[in-house]
Amino acid sequence: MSQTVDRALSILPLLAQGPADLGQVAERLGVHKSTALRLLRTLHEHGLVYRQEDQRYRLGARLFALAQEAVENLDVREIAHSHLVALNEQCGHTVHLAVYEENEVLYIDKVESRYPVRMYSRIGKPVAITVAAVAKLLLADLTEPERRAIAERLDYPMYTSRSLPNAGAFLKELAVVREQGWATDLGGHEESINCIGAPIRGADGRVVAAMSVSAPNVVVTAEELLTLLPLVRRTADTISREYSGTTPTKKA
Amino acid sequence: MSQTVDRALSILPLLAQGPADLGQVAERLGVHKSTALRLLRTLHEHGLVYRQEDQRYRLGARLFALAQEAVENLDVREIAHSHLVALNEQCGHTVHLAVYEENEVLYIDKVESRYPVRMYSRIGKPVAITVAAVAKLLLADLTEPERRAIAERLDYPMYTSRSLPNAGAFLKELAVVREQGWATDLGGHEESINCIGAPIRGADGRVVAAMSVSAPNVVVTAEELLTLLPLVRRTADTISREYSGTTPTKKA
DNA sequence: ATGACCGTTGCAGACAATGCAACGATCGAG
DNA sequence: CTCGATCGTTGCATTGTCTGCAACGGTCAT
Repeated sequence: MSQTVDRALSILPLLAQGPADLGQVAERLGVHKSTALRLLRTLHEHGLVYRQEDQRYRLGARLFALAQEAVENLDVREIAHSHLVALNEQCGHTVHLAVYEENEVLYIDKVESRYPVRMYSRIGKPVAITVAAVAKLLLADLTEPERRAIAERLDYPMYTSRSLPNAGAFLKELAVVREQGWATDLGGHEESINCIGAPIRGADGRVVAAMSVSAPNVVVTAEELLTLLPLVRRTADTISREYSGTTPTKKA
Repeated sequence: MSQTVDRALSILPLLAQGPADLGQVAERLGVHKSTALRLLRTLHEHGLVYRQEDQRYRLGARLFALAQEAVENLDVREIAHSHLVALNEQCGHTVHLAVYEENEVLYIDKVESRYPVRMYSRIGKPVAITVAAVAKLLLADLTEPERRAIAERLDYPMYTSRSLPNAGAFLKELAVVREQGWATDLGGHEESINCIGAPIRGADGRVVAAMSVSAPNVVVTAEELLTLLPLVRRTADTISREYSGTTPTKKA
């Protein structure tokens, strides 16, 4: 909609791949060097890009700070956090909280497993949308046409032999999840890791977030993990109630 | 330099304080509603802002992803991480890694304490620059005029009675740190927490990052913590060597 | 010492961003 | 149920700002 801003913002993902000098930026944007320079300068003034000693540009510090503040302003996260910690203390496994936003599911909070074997994940990292328990929960709540549209747009990478292979299987799984009110990922993302998850709902009943407990096979079997389901669902329901209780849009 | 981009980017910190609707954004930017709308739309297309159901705007998901990629592209971080983990396994305390960038010091990695008592900090969060051990290390390496300029520009909040109170004391401390090659923060940020830190240097000897070990009084006294100094310095030196060994700018 | 390369600046032209005004939708009150 | 108000949205003419060009200066390698 706005050409100048559009160009400027296109620089960010470009630099996310690695540092680049002025010429490279100009070339990849398809604009004159002087234009790229002015855009970079503006980004620089706002701290979004940083100029390292070799004069090349890199993503800047304020980006972290912004992402930081953004995540701290998510009220679901704030409300949920203490419950996630409590759950972690009871079961000892890794606990995740995730939300859906614009065709992406991403983790917004995480409490690390107390076992030495940990799974790799990171707040802010997009979730493997076709297999993760939290992703199934969040997508299952969308309207039928939305689910269809998204399911057809997705790729279905076969992380393991148990990954959902195509849109049909995915939609079927979503229907199951929608019906039963909880979800699993049994080795669909990484062979040796299982997850169980439950939805967090707002006052209107819509799913606003999803949480999950993940544990590797070597610690507990899938069957053992499933015995935690009541606990997980209870925690999710508690968070839902507390979230619904607060005025939906509180802050000024 | 570029008015349009400047305005657009000004929206981000504004939204970082909390969600806002179109009118509020326009007002705080000092532009017409239609202008604000178009800027927001462009930001939206790039995923930097998100429109929640109540139509208000919030910082968006891509911001996390960008910050994520940015932090992963810092080669110091990549090289240091395994060493930080190893150090944590030896001493059990919280280990931080920080860099200096444009008048800010910020944590770029962290390994949590294995003790139940943890200090609050977060990757991406700006560091208390006038007291933190890592901040002293990073600033101590700047040239004398740079140090002076920064020292005078800073605020000196008295977090505790042992916080450095003014530019004079700060510069003096930096001189000490610069001389001895390591730094401490003994209760200068939080009364009950002590830190010791050491610098990580590039091939040219300049400080590129700093690391620290933090522990609350209740776990170890300051004196006990200081006995870890050789270990911390050795770890920092190991990382420095490894960092200098790799070609400084490797990636494409 | 010389040439090539890269970042930087001033300038005039052109295009894109701006503000205005009118429209439409949503919500609340009477 | 109707009316009014509020807020987001769109088309348009004007203006201003962004763009590309060309020339300059610095740095590095030959």
